[in-house]
Amino acid sequence: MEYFSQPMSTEPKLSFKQQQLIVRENAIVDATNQLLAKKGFDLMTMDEVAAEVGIAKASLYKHFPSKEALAAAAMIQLLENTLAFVRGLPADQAAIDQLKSVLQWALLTRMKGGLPTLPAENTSLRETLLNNTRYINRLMDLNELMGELIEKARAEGAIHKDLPTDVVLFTIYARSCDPTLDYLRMNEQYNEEQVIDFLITTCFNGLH
Amino acid sequence: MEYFSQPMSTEPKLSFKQQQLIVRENAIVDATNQLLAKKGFDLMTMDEVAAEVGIAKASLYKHFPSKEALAAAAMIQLLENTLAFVRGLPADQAAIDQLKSVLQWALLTRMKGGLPTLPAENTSLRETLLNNTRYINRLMDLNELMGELIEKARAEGAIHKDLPTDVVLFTIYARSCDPTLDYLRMNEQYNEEQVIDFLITTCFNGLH
DNA sequence: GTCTATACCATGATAGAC
DNA sequence: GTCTATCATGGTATAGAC
Repeated sequence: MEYFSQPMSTEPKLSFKQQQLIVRENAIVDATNQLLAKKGFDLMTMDEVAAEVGIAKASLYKHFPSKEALAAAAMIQLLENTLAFVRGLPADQAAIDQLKSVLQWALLTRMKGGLPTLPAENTSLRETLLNNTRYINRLMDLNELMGELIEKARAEGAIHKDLPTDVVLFTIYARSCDPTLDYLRMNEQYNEEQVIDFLITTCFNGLH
Repeated sequence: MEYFSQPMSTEPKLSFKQQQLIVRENAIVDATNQLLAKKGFDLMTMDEVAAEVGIAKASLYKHFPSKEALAAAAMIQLLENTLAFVRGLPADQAAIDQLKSVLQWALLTRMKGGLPTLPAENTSLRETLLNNTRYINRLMDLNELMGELIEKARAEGAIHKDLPTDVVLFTIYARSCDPTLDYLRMNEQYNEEQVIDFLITTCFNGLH
């Protein structure tokens, strides 16, 4: 199954053991992503991850050498999912609508419990991520793609010319982990769609 | 000195010991506020607070029964400072400009290292705060004052009529702990004034 | 009320059997 | 590679002398 789903692989022949290992590691990363989104890096414990996956804590350390490395793997997976979404956007759409789609997708993902709020923390995780070339490469790819969209949207008159590209970029990123979403959800006065609409509207009106 | 600065007190006569105690507790709360802003509740340790104040850790527990209670005291002080600022706003100013002043003040305070980023965490601190009547009362006072300003600004045409008051309120609150500030500061491409201007502009344009 | 010293516990990480 | 059992660290909170 893994074989047929990856026909482009140069080494398609994976033993049953290897396949099992991949499945297990995916399960670990998924559980990590959920817990990371729910509690953040510091409050997430390795015991919880192990319990969620259903394995012993020591087994985690056979797959990932440290808590930071595990979280980094989860963050990389998240980045790759984001990249896949951005690359799959319809090219004939207006750039500003593509940007809105990205934010909408991020907010929906977060509501489903799959997007860790990563502020600019001074934690050990940050250092690990900055030293991870794979993470940095993915991040630079994403920044480049988003930067192109932003400049196209500005050329189309949808973004104010006085706002630098990086300011717009950071603003959109920050909106994806905006605590306003949690506040409004706690209120229970608006449904999920309305909450997302409020966030997208106030964000992009502010950039226009 | 404490005596003369509080002439309205019903029990003005404070012994030297009592004055000293107040000064000490203020120092503790100030140090807590700084560390809270710098590292957040979870990463802040009681050892650090004690070291910053210059007393033994055990002495902290003579003043505050727990880490949560200490943080709550700091949060209350912050709320009271905010209330004092809002109450001191020039009443003849347009409501929208008063709101902008509040956000500007909050962002300046945060840049000086005095405003803890308090997301809607699932931590023990949240429960403590919700059970603290003094905190809750101050928070309700602030919400009411800000709510009045928002409705006045809407009546004056500065805020979009389709945006509910609580959505506007949460959006402004969220902007005061926006990670965009940290990102742009790390860039070092813009000075502090420019960064604050970007945040205020994009925020209130989005609400218009 | 402040100090030194310590109890107690949660958690990240590891050893060693299977 | 997975498990049980354990270590080491660091952090909250407290005891007891002064």
